[in-house]
Amino acid sequence: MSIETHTAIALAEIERGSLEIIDKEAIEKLLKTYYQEGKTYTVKAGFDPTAPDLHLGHTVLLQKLATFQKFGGHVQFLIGSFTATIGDPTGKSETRKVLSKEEVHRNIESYTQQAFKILDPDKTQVVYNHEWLEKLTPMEFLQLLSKRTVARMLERDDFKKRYKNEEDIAIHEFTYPLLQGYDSVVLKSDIEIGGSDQKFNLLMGRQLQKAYEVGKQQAVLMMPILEGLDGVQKMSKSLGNYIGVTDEANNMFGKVLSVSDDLMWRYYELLSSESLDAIAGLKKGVGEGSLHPMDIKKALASEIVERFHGEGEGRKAKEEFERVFSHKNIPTQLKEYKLEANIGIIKALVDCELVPSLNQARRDLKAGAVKMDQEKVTDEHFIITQGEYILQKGKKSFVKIVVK
RNA sequence: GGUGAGUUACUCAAGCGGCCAAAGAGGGCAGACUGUAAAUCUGCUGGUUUAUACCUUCGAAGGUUCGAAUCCUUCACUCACCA
Repeated sequence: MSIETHTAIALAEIERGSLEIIDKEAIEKLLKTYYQEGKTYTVKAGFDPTAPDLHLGHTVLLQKLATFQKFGGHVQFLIGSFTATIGDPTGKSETRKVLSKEEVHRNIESYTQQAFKILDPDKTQVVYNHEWLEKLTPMEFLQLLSKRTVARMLERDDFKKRYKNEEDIAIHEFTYPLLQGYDSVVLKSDIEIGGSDQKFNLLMGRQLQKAYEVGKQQAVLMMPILEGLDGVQKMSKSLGNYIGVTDEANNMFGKVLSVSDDLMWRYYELLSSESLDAIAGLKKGVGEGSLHPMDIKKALASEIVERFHGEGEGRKAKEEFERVFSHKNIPTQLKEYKLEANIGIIKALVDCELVPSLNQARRDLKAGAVKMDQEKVTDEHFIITQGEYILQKGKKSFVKIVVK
C-alpha cells in the first residue's frame, strides 16, 4: 500500500463520528510523516477525576485515542489533578464540589485502570497538570493571563450568554481555559481531542501554543457528547442515565437493550467498532423490515460487554438475557439474603434492598409488581415461612431469600 | 449603597391562617400492550410493622396564634430596578 493510501485509511477512521476537526491538514501531515519516517506524534485528551468510574460517555474519547494509537499516535492522558482540586469552572449551573487530594488520588487510580481497558499502555503517557500548574509563579501566571483579553474570553458561548444576561462570571473562571490551554503548551501536543462542549478550551490550546511560540499549533478533533439512556441528556453519573464500564455484564447488556431504537444508532456510531458502511447496512435492513431492531441491539450490547468483560462474555450475557426476559426464567446468578423466620412480605422487600422503604413496598405490592417464586403476591400481610424463595420486584429485580 | 421581588418535595410551579404531606406539569417507579424499543392507556410518586394516628418537610432561626408553607422579626442567599 502506498503512503497515501495508508494515510487516507487512517484519516477516515480518525474522522469517524467526529463533529468537527480543526486543521485537518495538520493531522494528515502527521500521519504521512508517520508512514514515511515512522515518526510518532502526541495526542492529548484531558480528564477530570471527579468520579472514580468511567462510563461509556468517556469511552467515546478513549476509543478515539485508541484509534490514534493504531496510527502512530502517542496519547497524553492528562488528568486535571490541579483543576479538580480547585472547583467549579462552569458557574453555578453545575456546582461541583471541591474534591480532597485523597479523593482525587483514589479516583485517578481506578480511572486510569479502567481507561487501560481501551488504551494501549505502551503508547500512553499519564500526566497530571498539577505537576506544572502548581509550580507557576505569580509572575508566570500573570504572563499567561496577559496572552488573552477579556473580549476574547467573552466569545465563549457560556460566558457570552452569562455576560449578556448580566450574570456573574467569577474571575477565576476565565483562567480555566487558559490553564487548560497552557497544558498544551507544556506538553507540546500535536493534536488534542475533546467533547464538542470543550471547543473553546481546545482552541485555547492552539492559540497559547502560538503565543508561547511552541513551534506548532495543535490540531483539534471534537467528538459529540454521548446521550445517556434517556436519549436526551448527556450521559452522566449524577443523572443516573449511564452505563458504567465496571457495570456487571448482564446488567450492562440489559442497559444497552433498554435504549430506544433511535438512540441505538447513535451508540452504534460512537461506540461500536463496526464500519460505518456496515452500520448503514444494518440501518437499511431495519428500515426495510428484513432485520429486527432488537437483534441489532443485542449485537451491539454483546460487543460492548465483550469489550469490558472479555471474550465470550457478550454471548453469555445475551443468553442469560434471553433466558430471563424472553423465556421468563429466573436469573442464574442471584444475590442471596438471609431473613428471619415468619417475616412479612413488606419487610422482606426492604431487607433485600428491592425497595427503599416500607411504604414503597406496599405501593409496589398493591400495583402487582411483586412476585415470589413466579407467583404474584398482593396481600401485604403475607408471611413468608421457612424455606428458600425467589423474590422479584418488577421485571428486572430478582433476589434469592433464605428464610430460617 | 438604596428600593422592590423572590427562596415550596427530584425539577419547574401553584398555594397566601385550619379542608396542606402540600394543586398541576415534567421526570421517576410499577401495571397492560410489546422487543427490558417507541407510542398509548392505567396506578403510584415523604417516613413509620396502614394508622380516619404519629413523625419529618415548604431558605435558616426565633415569635404571634387553639392552629402557620401561609402573619411578624432577624439572618442567609437569588433576582430586578435605581445610584
